Amino acid sequence: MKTEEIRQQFVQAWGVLGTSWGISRSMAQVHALLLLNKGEMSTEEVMEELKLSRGNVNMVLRDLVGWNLIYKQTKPGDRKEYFIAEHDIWQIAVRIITERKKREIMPAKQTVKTLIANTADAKDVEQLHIKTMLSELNSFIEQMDTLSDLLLKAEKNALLKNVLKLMS
Amino acid sequence: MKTEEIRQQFVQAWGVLGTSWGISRSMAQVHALLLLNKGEMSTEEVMEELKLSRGNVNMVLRDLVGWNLIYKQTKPGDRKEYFIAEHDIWQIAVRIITERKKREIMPAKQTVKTLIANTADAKDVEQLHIKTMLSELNSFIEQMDTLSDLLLKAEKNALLKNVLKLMS
DNA sequence: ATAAACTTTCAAAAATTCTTGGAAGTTTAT
DNA sequence: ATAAACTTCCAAGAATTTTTGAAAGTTTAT
Repeated sequence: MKTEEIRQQFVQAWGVLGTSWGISRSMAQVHALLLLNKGEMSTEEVMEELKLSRGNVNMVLRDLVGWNLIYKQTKPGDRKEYFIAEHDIWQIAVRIITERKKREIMPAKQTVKTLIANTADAKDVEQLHIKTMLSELNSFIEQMDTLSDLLLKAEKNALLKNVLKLMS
Repeated sequence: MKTEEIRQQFVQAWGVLGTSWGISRSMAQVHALLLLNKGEMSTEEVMEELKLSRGNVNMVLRDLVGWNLIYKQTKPGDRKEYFIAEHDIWQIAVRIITERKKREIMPAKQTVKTLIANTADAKDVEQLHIKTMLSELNSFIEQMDTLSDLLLKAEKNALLKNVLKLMS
């Protein structure tokens, strides 16, 4: 199979997957493209290869830099900005887990905390049930939070080996 | 604070959170409402309380039943269908992890597998790099897959206690 | 067989999210 | 100070996802 075909396939497929991960199609595509490229690319090159608008590519590259999934680079004697992907898969995982924690866990934590404060003085049966649910929800969220922290702290190779040993 | 207020607050807040979890606002709201209710509710009651259309509530309840997050119930001498939530937080977690695995991990696994097959005969440097990335991606996905299976198998209390002990 | 009580379907409307493309803003070189 | 080379912003348009509501479909009782 031709390199160009494979690259195209991967980028398209990754774009589709991205959408079921809550990542916009173009962000996933751009990330995939940079992942496949050992070297760096300019905005221009990304636009060209993926047929996306300048604004979109600019925004998406900015987001990816924000997620620490790609880095900005400059070349001496060239004032364009170039972008290169983080290629270490474990690092990529760390960045994604960090983002998901920020987007999914922290807000839930905050919400439940507030609601718990509001049920502090529960009296009737119904309120007590709500209080129970909230407190269980809270402890579950805490567990997920702890788990994601552990994943983040765990060493690349140690992680699964250990978890496996422990639980199997 | 009044029960009604708290309930309303929770339902609304959960709806908002849901959207950043890839769950539609109304699905999250309906689930929240049933979670707060110790007993069962009819479609009608849900519609009334959340001001959602019949079709929407019907569809969302069907999905929630599909996720095993709520159960259908019948009452003797009444032909309406009633719905009651699974209240065990660990069970809820199991169901959600199962769904996410289905939606996020399995398709990625499949995609990467196909792409790897297409790069089997890689020759030049570029293709070899692509091959490397794919194989790392693959092993990462496998790890996540294993991890989610472990989470699913782990006993409610054993889980985090053990992981914590191991990794801290 | 019919009507009443419910449930499901589905096409259209609404809401949300993503993308575009041109205008405005920056930075650098001269 | 100006022009060239880039980057960023943002309002409008496109695409996607969610929700509605009314009509069609089922089931049960009589």
